[in-house]
Amino acid sequence: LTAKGLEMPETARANRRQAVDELKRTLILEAARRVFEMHGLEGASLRAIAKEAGYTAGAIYFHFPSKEAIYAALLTESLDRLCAAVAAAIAGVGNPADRLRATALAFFRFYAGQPHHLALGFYLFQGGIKPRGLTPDLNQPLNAKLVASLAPIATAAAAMGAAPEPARAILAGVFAHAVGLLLLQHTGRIRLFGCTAEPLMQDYLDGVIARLQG
Amino acid sequence: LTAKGLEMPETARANRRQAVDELKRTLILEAARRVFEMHGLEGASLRAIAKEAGYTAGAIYFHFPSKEAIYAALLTESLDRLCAAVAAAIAGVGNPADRLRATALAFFRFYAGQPHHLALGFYLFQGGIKPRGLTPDLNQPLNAKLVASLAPIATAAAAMGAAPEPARAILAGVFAHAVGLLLLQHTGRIRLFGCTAEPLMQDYLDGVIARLQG
Amino acid sequence: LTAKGLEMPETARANRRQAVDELKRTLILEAARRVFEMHGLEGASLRAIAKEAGYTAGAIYFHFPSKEAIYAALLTESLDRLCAAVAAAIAGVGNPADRLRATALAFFRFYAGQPHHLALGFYLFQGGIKPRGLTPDLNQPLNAKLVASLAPIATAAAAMGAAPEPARAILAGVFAHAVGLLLLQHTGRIRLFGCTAEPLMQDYLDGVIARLQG
Amino acid sequence: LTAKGLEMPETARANRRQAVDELKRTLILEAARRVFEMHGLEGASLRAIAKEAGYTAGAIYFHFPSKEAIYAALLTESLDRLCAAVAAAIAGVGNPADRLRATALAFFRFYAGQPHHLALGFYLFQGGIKPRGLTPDLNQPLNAKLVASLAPIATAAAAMGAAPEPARAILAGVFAHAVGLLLLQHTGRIRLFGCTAEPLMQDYLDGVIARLQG
DNA sequence: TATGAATGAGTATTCATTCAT
DNA sequence: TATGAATGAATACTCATTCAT
Repeated sequence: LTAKGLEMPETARANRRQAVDELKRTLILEAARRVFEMHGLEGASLRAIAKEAGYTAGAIYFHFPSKEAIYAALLTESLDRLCAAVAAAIAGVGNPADRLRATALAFFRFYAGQPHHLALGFYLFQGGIKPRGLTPDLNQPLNAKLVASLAPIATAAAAMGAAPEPARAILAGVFAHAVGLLLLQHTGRIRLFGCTAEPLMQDYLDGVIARLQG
Repeated sequence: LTAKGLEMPETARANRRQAVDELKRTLILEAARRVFEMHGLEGASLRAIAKEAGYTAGAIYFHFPSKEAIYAALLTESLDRLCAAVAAAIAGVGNPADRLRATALAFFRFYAGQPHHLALGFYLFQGGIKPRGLTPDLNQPLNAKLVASLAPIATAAAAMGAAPEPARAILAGVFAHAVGLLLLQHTGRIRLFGCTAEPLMQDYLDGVIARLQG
Repeated sequence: LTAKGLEMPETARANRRQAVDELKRTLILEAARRVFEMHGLEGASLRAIAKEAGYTAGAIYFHFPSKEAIYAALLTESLDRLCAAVAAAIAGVGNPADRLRATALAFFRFYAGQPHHLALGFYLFQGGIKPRGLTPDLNQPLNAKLVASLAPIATAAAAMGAAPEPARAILAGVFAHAVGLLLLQHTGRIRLFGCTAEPLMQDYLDGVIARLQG
Repeated sequence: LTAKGLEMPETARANRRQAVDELKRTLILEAARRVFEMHGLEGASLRAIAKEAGYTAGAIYFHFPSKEAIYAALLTESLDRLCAAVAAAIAGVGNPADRLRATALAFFRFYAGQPHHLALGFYLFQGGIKPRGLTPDLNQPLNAKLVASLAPIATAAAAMGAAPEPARAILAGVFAHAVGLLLLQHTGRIRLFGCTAEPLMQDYLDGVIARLQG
């Protein structure tokens, strides 16, 4: 076992170790997501997650410092997927109005079609993550991701002639409207009004775009 | 202590007892509300509520049959206050457009100014997802109250010429927008967009009303 | 309100009060018996008994000093009924062998046909009544009643020529056999042996009587 | 620490772990038995058992899935010992009459000398009444063990010429008589009759055997 | 790394009993 | 006598977390 013939062995080993680590973390997160989907927020105990991942509860602590950290990681990943979904939706869309609509709809549909991501988001919003888990250190990048996912809306609005402040107001309004409709749909209460969510979202976007254009 | 005063002593005693009972129930509910605000959904255990109210855990059961019954009472009262707030806001407002706006703003402000009612409302919404104790028997009247509080919006829209279905869509849109903005405000995330919630709500209502009138 | 015309008013009032008292005690005991039968030993909480009797839990304590005292009273009454049943069965039966059989069968059938009396008896036997409830003061008369109910067996055996000690042994044997069979029947385990209880009891008595006569 | 000793280290460790686990289970069961004896059925709470075993209540759940599982294990073991005791008693006993007597006496003495097993057995019998956790899945093998322990009686009776049905009746009778006497002895009430239990059992068996032979 | 035992605090609810009214 | 509120201890069971191995 000479140094010869072994190109950067320590680094290689470290890399491999890191890769394995990453993989295991991912497996645990996927298990968590499954438990989350199947049994909801309350049923997602550390033990349940560990079991689903094929681990003992104690073993989880080698990969995550706490239960809340798992939620945080889940949420981070969720928002990354959201960003990716939006990016994919507006790739190649040149017209600003179309970009605005595409962004908003991608956001809406991402959550409408994947209720567990929505639940995760609301969990964050309602302060479900305890102080120890949701430090400002974590909170800020999460917020940044959220804003980034919808940023094309402001950009598009600006491209359509809106000043910076109104552009941000448009962004906030779209976000609020989408969130409100998603909540209504997710809880089944939209039935109370005899509507479905997506057409209402489309209507709202029609109005926003019309005003920008008119 | 005239003979007159002694005329119905039993009834008087019963009344007093009933009043005391009512008071104690109220004290417990207020304690529950405080715990709810301070420690959130999960932290609002029966023990915590009892302690906050100055009671033993077991003593609560003389006033409420279960923990969920406390939540239910809290929610019911909250929605009753919401209805009252809306009713007060539109009393004497004759013009349909004004009634629409007044209703929506009363709803918005009720929750914007009283975050604990908002938290309670979201609990209902999440309870809707996983009805853990929130039985349909209870859920339905709560939904009815919620819808009733906003009904004047649909009525006003109809008075302004909207057909029944669009009128309900307007109702749903207003509700969704308000809820979305409230969530943004409640979680402090509206700052991310450099906006404040109420002007955005006003803007939205302007648009709704303009479209109805135009 | 002179003393005249009111013959022994204090005594009369006391009598009436005592009678009312006795009646209420009886009503409570009957309620207890019903609860006992319906919900079994474990389900027979003081509250349940009180409710069944139309009382509040606290009110019971004016009539019985403790929950165990109710069980004790129930058991006392149960044994009184047992004695009465046996007495009725052997009334007018002159032949000693017939008296022996009649006594044993009356005992057996009393419990076979009224499982709750059996459960009550076993509860006593297994020490279900706590020290505070089953004092020697109480235990002794209960034992005495039990022995008394079966005493005609020993008497009959003596009349058939058995010495005192063997007569008591016969008594004990009959009691043990009956109890064993009743337990088997009550728990449904007699099915395991493909038998029914009463014929086995008859067989046993046949043997006992044959030996006494032979 | 020879190489040989290291040959199967994992297996060795697993074995040791399993042995330790078994031991701990046994310690808990013994604690349970002690609590059971001292405080009776109702007093044998999980907490009490855990405390007696030197554990926290929650720790028990690493060794038994529920309280009832502890009872079940206790009962199973008790009946296994009973079977073993009977088997030992009749080993090498060839004569049918002797085998019958040996079986019955072994059964009788097993319980007469170990009152806690008796209490356990009665729990089974009462559990049979109200199957609170004693599921049929469990109940059946327990019944089977019980029957198996006494089966040599029926076999012996058959060998002595009894038809199948009478043989089972003899089995049932012996069981009932033994149980009745054990109950009398266990509760001290046999003194009321001025007898001791075992001679009465012997007498009964004398009669049974005599009748089979006569 | 991973296990599995252990802890200690926690869950909602029930209970017999007491006591002011 | 009776009520109804109150207590304090009890119930089985779950949880996130720690730690020796």
